[in-house]
Amino acid sequence: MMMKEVSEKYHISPDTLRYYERVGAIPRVNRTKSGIRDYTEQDIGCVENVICMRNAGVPVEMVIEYAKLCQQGDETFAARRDLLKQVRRGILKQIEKRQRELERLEYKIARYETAIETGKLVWDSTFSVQAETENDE
Amino acid sequence: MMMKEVSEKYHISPDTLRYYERVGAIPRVNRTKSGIRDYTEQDIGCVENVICMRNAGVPVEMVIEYAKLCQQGDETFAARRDLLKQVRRGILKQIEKRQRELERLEYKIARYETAIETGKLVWDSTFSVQAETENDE
DNA sequence: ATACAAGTTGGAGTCCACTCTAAGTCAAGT
DNA sequence: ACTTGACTTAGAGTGGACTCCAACTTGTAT
Repeated sequence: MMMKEVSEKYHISPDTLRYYERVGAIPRVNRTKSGIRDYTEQDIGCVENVICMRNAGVPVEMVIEYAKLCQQGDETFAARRDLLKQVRRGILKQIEKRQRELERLEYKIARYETAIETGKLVWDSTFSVQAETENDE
Repeated sequence: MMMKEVSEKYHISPDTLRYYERVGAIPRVNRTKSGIRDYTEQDIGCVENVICMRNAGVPVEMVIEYAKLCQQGDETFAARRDLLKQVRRGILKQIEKRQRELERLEYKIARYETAIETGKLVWDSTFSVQAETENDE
């Protein structure tokens, strides 16, 4: 599968594909004799992996770590699992943050809804936000 | 409330606080006669709002738009509600993405778990990813 | 044969969201 | 009087993640 097909299949620019390869988020892709990338099934799998992780807000750095472990063979199963568990924790945290904001939004939208009807916005001191201790987006 | 207190309360640097003000994500904060920022309740409310939205991955640009509407008074209730609805849609999308990745991770972690036991990793062509059409993180 | 599309490279540029620097002001404490 | 610490400004710098550029090669279609 050539650059363009992959690029179109996943709605991601050829530049980004090359970028991922350059930084090591996907392993070096095999080439035709003339040097053009020809993605194998596994290559595609790696691309999918990067895209998924990036879509979920996982930093490229982490994807690279994972890719490195994958290239080191069967001794790294545990390390890979641990890394993925770490990724999972991060994503859970992100979801929680977004869920909290969703509640807040729901509340605010409702307030505007009534404000539009009544013409007056009730002030809210109630919806105070507890700041976060850890920060890892 | 002074810069430092606010900064400490929300675990955010004074620089960031000034930055938010500079770009208009929060309105101009009143100052003491010597020009030092003294945050009122409302100011704090705005700060909280920015922090919440940013925590949820809302781009600063959008926070600025919202802040602008807020400063334009009671005629913008509907516009504000609409903007918040748009924010909500974005956040829902982000949560969905993360949820999908979570499933994928769960599956992969399980695979590694068995791989660690058996010493062999079963190859998965099953967990193919459908690419996304729209892209708005 | 030649045009065209799609690819290659290395390196520079862009955008976002901060983050830091330099040079200065101010109020309180010793 | 002087130091300290918290603040002020304008503006430059950083890090992450792409994204674009120039110059070139390749394979296919007319």
